Amino acid sequence: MKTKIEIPAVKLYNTRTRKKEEFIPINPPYVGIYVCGPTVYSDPHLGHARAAVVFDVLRRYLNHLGYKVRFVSNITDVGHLEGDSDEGEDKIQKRARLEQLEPMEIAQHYTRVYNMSMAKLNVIPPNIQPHATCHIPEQIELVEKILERGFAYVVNGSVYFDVPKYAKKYQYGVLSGRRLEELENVSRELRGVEEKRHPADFALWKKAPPTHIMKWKSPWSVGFPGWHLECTVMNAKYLGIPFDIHGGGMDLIFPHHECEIMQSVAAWDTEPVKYWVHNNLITIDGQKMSKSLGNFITIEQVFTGSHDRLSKAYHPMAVRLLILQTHYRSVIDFSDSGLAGAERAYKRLVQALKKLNNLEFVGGNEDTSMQAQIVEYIRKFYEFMSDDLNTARAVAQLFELAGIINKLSGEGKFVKTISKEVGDMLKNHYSKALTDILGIVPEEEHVDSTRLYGVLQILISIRQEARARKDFELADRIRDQLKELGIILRDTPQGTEWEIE
RNA sequence: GGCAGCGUGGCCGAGGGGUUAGGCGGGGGCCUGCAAAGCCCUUGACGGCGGUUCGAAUCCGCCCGCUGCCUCCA
Repeated sequence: MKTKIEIPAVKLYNTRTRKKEEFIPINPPYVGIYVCGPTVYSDPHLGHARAAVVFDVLRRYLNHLGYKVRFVSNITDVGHLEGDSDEGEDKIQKRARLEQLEPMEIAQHYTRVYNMSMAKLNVIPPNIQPHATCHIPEQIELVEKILERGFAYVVNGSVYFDVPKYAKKYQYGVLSGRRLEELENVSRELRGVEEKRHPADFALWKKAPPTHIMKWKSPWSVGFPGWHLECTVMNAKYLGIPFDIHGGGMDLIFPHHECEIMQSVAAWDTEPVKYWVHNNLITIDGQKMSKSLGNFITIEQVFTGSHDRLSKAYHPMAVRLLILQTHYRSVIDFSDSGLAGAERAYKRLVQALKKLNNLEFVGGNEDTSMQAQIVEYIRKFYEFMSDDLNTARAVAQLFELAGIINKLSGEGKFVKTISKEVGDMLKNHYSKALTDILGIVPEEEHVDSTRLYGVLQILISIRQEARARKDFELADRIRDQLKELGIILRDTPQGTEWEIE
């Protein structure tokens, strides 16, 4: 029985080339990943959860394969315009005025909420989580550099990127496939459009109106940085140019990531990124979920069940599994029943893990075809993970393994049908695949104290005695009342199991 | 209007010229004092019309329906 798993080369779909490509790091074994983080002016929603989970799994997988990953994900705490505001008011500033708080207080609050939600989803924190407002000098420097190289112009204290000039020397729209002529017909109603020479030009620095609170000194005006600048600055600073993987939602391809490329090329004559990876969006009733449409569900609402569309509170791992049961480049149409299904499925996977940990593989009466299946499902797990991070297919292999584990546990603690070698392999890979790579972890089952744990053991043994003398009234009362407290008892041939809900 | 993409069984979702995706749910059986969990069996799908092919859910064309980007967004 061959128990060595060969892991195929990782392939990723590169938006830049519109093809799946073999992943070859620029400086192996080091890998730099930058993922566009949240704008911290409101509660994070399911869309944030998706991007975070997808790139968390990519990072975990590359780590698992032995790469040394530096994962950078920013906090945008300044500089994005409010879409429905005709004044072009800064999002965070607007929110601050409404709530009578300092802008930084808002940003700090929502940064904390975001990080807490990510922790519940078991997303590993970034190695570096840089804030836009902490990199104003670097952003000013970059604007100067682009001005020096002649790809920007100053108007009334604001600086704009000169797209037509850029397009003469370099190719425009390499990421989005957009053509410059097509953008000329697009009408803009945003303020400041009259300052731009071309509709496709975009701001590198904006002069702040007198009422604006968040503003900094610059050579051109007291103002604030343009909307695409921070990412260029921070990925160059922490990962170097070029770096390996830049991730984010598909809605960022144009204009945000296109502008990042132009800024980087204009400043250093170098495209910043080798592999552009984009996750698809989450829809609700077939419509995109977004802040501006107001149809979003926040992550916390899912965890507490406090939303009209939710019938109950869901376990964070149900959200994580729901996301991973879909390929990252497909749309997820969100539903309550989908979450409910994912939660059941999650329990199935972790129950199998618990059972597996209690089994001992002794061999002696090996079922060779089942052993071959185990090895094959494990092999396929890695094959699908390497094939453009196909977590949907990879998870399907784990369900197959869970079925086998359940079957094996019917043999009792000592399993003869599987050799020690294959059994250990199963233990090792099932657990790693589920918890380390996919990040799906069992519920923490700590009982508050060793005393309570002892009390629980006493109740279970009293109930066993009651069952033995067929006092089912007492046995059921103990089980029902514990259930009300969220402790579930399950009688199995191996004894009574308990689980905290 | 331009660009990109999607339409798969009751629901969610992979796949992508012939060979079981998987999950949730439904039905039947086993186990069990009951319950839960689990096991076995089972149901059933590729938007429509043409074409290519020995063979199409998969390729091509047209049609219908839906979505995203083109304005902040994950």
